[in-house]
Amino acid sequence: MLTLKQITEQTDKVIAGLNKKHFNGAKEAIEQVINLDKTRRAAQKQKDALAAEMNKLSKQIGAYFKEGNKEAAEAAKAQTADLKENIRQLDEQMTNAEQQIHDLLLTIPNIPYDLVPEGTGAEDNLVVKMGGEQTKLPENPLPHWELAKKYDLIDFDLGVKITGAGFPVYKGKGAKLQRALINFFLDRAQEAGYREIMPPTVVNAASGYGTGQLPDKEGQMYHCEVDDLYLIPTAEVPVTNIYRDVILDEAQLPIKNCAYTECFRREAGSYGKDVRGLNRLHEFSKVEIVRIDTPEHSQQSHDEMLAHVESLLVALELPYRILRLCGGDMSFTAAICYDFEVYSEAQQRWLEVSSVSNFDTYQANRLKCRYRTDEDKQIRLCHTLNGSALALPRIVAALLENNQTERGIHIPAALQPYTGFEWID
RNA sequence: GGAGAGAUGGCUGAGUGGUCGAUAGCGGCGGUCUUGAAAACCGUUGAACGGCAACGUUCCGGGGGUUCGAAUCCCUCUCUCUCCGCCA
Repeated sequence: MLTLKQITEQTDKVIAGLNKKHFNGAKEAIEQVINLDKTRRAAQKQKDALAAEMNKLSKQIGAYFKEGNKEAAEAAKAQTADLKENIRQLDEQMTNAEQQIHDLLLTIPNIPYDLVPEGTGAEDNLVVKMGGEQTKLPENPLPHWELAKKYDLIDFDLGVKITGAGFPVYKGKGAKLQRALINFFLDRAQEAGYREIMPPTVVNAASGYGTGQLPDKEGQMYHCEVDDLYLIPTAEVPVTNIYRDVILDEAQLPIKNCAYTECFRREAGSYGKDVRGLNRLHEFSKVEIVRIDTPEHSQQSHDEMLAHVESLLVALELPYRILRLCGGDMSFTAAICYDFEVYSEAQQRWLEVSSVSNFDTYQANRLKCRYRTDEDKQIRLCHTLNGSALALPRIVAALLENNQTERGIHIPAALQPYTGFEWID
């Protein structure tokens, strides 16, 4: 969440930022926060003064009892009743205002960087780079769900039987391809200096709040009610929450972690061609990269992450483009975000395979993830960043569709050491 | 699932109603000594909020209560550990 400091010291900038993100009622919400903060400060000031008085009196009473002066002690006791009641009331005012501020802040999204383009939706995103080459497909190319059936790689109906729609069963070379991609992505991340983490795929509510999925996306996560636990929608949640309530040393930064996990998303409200085949699943595999960094260095970290993701798509020989998302299309918590899309030849559409975001201090403030500066030992909020590197299903969709030939589906050279086969036929 | 124990500062671990934000050890930082390092010795070392500052307030798992005063007493919740049972 935004810090009170940001809101009180850069009010206009915050409001402008929220407007850029198309957050309704920005001005009202911010003004409300500021007023509540004033109320809180006033209450605290008064309370602190009275509490100091109370502490003095208590010590005095203790001293009287020690020297056996009961009369003086009782007289002093009599003075405490009013003080106590006043303190109680002021404390109530204070915690009340605090709670309201906190609740309000949870509902206010992050503000975008200047670099983020104006806009309300996908059509306003800025294409910053195109790469890779479109392949020449045979006559009447098949979409990946047909190819999956033709070569018996992925069984969607079987998934429906066992679980439900959106939970496919990978079989034979289809399953091996999944494992190959996971290992390929993890190895590449390791080469780029990321430490591998294997986190739990079920998290508590505190972790959900830490990274901002709660309360914003409550309905999008699978929830185990009996234990009040959530299935993770991305490894970002457990891996970033490693650093919840942690004070790091500046020398440790940037921290670079990666993790492969299954991801679970309810995707309530999705429909149509968007959900066909592998385009949108309830469970999928993803390798995520996560960084914790200083404010000064986070931009460079972000650039490095973008370069890393791009190198994966180049290695897989897929046509791709990189988008800088506009204010209205970015996630709740992001300050700046780039999407990577691959071109699916048979569907003739772009598929999002990665989102690489810098959250500035927004997540760190919720997480209480801070670091101590080398220079003057100050405690400051970290910046957190993460990105998919990469999500499997749409990569598989594009690989199958773009590499189909009369002979079968060709596996890109970089992946062959991992699959152990060159052709799916 | 049954029984028991526990939760204190970066860590270990004292503290059972009154200058306790908290003894001590380890670790960290600074210094003395040293060509350098180690050892030894000395000093220092939590966070949040308010305040220009001096300083004040709060925090000993969370919440509530008793009291002039709570780390310490009471209630409650959560979590952890040990033993037994079950089990990949």
